[in-house]
Amino acid sequence: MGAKGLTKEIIVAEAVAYIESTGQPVVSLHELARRLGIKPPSLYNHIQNTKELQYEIFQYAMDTFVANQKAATENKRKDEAVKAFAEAYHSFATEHKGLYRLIMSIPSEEDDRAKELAIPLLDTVVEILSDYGLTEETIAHWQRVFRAILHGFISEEDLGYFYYYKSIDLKKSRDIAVQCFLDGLHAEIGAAVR
Amino acid sequence: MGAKGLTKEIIVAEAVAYIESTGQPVVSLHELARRLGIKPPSLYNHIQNTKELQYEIFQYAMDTFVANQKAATENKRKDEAVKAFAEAYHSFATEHKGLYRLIMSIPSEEDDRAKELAIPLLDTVVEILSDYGLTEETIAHWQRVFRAILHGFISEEDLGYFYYYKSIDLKKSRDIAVQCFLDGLHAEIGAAVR
DNA sequence: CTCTCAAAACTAACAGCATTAGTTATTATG
DNA sequence: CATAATAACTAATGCTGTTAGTTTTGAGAG
Repeated sequence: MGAKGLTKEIIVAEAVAYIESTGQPVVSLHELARRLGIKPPSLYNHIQNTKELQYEIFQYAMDTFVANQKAATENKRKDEAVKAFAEAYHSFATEHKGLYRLIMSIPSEEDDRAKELAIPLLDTVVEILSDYGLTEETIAHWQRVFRAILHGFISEEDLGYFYYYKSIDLKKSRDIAVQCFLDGLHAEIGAAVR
Repeated sequence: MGAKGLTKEIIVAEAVAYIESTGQPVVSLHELARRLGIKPPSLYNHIQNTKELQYEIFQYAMDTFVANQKAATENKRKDEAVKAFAEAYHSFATEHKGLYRLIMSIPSEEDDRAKELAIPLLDTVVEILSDYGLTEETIAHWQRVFRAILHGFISEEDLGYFYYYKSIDLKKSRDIAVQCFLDGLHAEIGAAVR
């Protein structure tokens, strides 16, 4: 065969390592090749193009993200699970900034492949909300609300748009948001009973 | 002076027009020069670099965004103002996708200039929440919650992460989110009274 | 142990990007 | 009308991704 024992897996691992270290969701093929000790065109023996590499990294990021959430909510139900999920979500996003940004930068409109890869992320949330005994439609709505809050918070924080009133505790704001969601959910359950 | 009547304002206007038409938050100087009928380096007679141009467009986008919100909430108070704001926010983000993406893609961490430009955006929200008679700290928290919900919703929608349960009305989900926020806010007011 | 052949590296090249240096053309003003 | 400043230009550099064509390498067959 060829020269070194280079595989797609090694390339993806190196790309992930780079992304983790920079916090940016992108790697140039030149930078990647440099780190692997080869010339940029040689990468094309293992990958098709940048897009495919992105998908591979995206998949890795999504898998890690979901596994992290499942672990955090494993033996928990209802409010406890919701809170643990929110905490795990935020931790992952801040500790793996590059990976989270990647997950949230692939425009999956008109991109069915990325959409499929994102399904497990939704499933985890839906699973938690299923314990509340709501209709499927209600779950669909509140799952959206929950994820909007979680991502919105990370995103604004990341952009620096929560910079103002800097002295005011961010964690408390986040707890208020999650509690606000839970209260709304509880009210929904109450309404459904009647 | 030089040759044509080209100014920074014209360049920015052309860049904005391009961004509005593509929905992407970026323009290459080559594309911009092509549209203006000049060669790329000539742009440097009017702007310093890509970054400065980005700031100019950012400022325009922010001004338009804020003006739009002020107009939408002008004669409204409390819940009515909150709802109108949410609606205006969403409309702007979907109708001016490129501008909104730009606003939400400039990393203003360690970027004081962009931070300053974003202040009016926060002020509008704070102003609305001020009518509820809450403490400054409470307003700071709930203003974060509100903006997180608004941006989170747009962002997830834009990314296609609300694609699933496609048949289930997005607008209704959004209304639920806003109402959830309002209920939480009302509860906070009730708690403050005691 | 050598020959072969395919896999995987390489070099050379192109196109598109931002940007700089140095040059020419234009135009308002003295 | 001449001058000086302004703003266009060309040429070039160094990034980026990518393709074509060539050489190297190493595993298996004879």
